[in-house]
Amino acid sequence: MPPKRKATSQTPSEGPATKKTAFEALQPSVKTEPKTEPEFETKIKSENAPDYEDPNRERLEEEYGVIQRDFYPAEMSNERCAQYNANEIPRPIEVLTQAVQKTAFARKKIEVGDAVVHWFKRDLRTKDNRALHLASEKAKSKGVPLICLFIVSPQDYRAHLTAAVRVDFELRTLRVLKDDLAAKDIPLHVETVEVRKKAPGRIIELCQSWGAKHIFCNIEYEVDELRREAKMTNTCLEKGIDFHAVHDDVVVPPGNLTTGQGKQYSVYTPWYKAWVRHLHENPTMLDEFAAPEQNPPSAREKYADIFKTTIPPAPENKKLSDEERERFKSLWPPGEHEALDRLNKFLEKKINKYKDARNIPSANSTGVISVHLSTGTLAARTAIRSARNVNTSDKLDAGNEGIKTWISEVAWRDFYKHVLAHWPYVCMSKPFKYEYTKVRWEYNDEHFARWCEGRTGFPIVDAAVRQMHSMAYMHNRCRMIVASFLAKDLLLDWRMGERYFMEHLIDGDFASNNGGWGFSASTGVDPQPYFRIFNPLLQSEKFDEQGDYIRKWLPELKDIKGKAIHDPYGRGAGKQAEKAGYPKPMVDHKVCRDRCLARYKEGLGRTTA
DNA sequence: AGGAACTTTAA
DNA sequence: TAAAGTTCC
Repeated sequence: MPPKRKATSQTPSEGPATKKTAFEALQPSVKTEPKTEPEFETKIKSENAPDYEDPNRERLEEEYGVIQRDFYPAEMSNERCAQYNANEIPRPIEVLTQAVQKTAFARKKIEVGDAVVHWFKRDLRTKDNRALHLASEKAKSKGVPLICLFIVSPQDYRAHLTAAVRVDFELRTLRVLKDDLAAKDIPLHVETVEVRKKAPGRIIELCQSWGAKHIFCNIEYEVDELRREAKMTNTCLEKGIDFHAVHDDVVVPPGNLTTGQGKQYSVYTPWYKAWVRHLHENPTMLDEFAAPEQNPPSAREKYADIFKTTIPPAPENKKLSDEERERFKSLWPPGEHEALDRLNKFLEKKINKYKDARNIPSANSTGVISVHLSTGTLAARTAIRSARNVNTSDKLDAGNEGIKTWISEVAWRDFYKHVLAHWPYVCMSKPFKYEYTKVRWEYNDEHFARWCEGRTGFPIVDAAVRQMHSMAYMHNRCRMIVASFLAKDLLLDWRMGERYFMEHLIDGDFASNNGGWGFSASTGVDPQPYFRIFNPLLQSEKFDEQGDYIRKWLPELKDIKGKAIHDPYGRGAGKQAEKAGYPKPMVDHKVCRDRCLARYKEGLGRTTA
């Protein structure tokens, strides 16, 4: 699966591997007498690494798709990042909050119309859904029907790099949701709006056609979405409609947790302590929101045409092949019932061993509910509450070690959403540490292609990428390993990897994905200092000791015995690997490590992290 | 949510 | 001499 490139201009590639000569030329003084003579398939040198001032940099960022100029024309500058941090530019979340507050009085006076609308976005469930619950309550208060709505916007999928497999999962989930709602005589209207900016207008039109005066929805924390909801709050009010956007996606809403100085936390551990304390002080925040109630029977007739419609197939730009559709259908059953089943089975059978086993990718020891959290077939609140309820303590940071650990992992999701809300420029192709924009990243087609294809010659890296291609999923430990390899070993622009993950993972979520890549590239919050560079071989030996994971995803290496599995060419199984068509390591980790340290230092203009 | 180099300690 | 601990990157 080669990377997609936008532009036609090609950078000169290195051509076929020059092996020994290249290695020797670069390392004339290395004299450690390796037992097996190292051979590497590509040279490590800077081909295409423009500095911050280089006019080529912007061109490359566009060409490699880390900035989508067609959707986001204005460049986000370091100066503007600094202005956000100095509170000189209002954050989108603040703009929305203000719009909500300013309109609150006027909206409260709006009488219930002929129906109440809930707009589904990333909350594709009926249970424990705050906005849906509020919509149902509002409808009940006047005995009018609840109508649900979902907008498919192919252009939005393009702008947000949504994976086709993720779109497929959403559409399959909508079929489950439609049936569940229909059982309560609640219609679900699904409509395709090609141009994303036209979606709000169309939603308002639909509401007017139904005589509805209330639209409920749950807030999404990306910049486009926050700005859209802020605007909708005002536009709707002008038309006599109460647009009601509420916090639900996170367990604790962003902004609730601040340091002693009233600042946003940017380091996980103190943030987590505050998060736990906040939930202990406000235990009702974990309470479940009841599913919507039965509609009046008249709704069946009144909205007969909506009940008759079916969920559309995937839009042209997000179609899977037949083979993929079948594979993913059996791997990832859709809907909230599946989500709850998975959660409960995990809590019953696996969570006790989670602490020790969670980092072993072959152990099948994690919950694998990420796709449900990201599409909202499962609320993070439901996950945390359920784990608490099976714990020996009602405290989130006490009792069973496995449960404690798992809760703190789910909390990372909240953390990264808080980060996104407070530092919105991470959503505008800037790293949290925006001064890292000055690090010179490589843009090397051959290297990127080999990473994307899982042919780097580092078995643990390749196994992980192949898992992603096969399952549209990757174990978290492996995500860190492959991300570190792209950012630190290959020194490729980490945003290329971020994008590739979004385009291939079924659970792709902007905040978590961006946060994870920022972590691995050391450009994000809670930074590991940039000199923390994963050694792929050590990671492999530590977390896939017997090589089970590697053998599973790299079947060509399945007959390689013992420790050679981690490094066939370096451990005497080179002939076997070569025969099986498995490539030599594309680079020398030690050389890469040194280059990485030098490049980060150069970019930051200093010698410490 | 590391690793390499170096130092100390136990066998 | 190897494992365990420490420090620095």
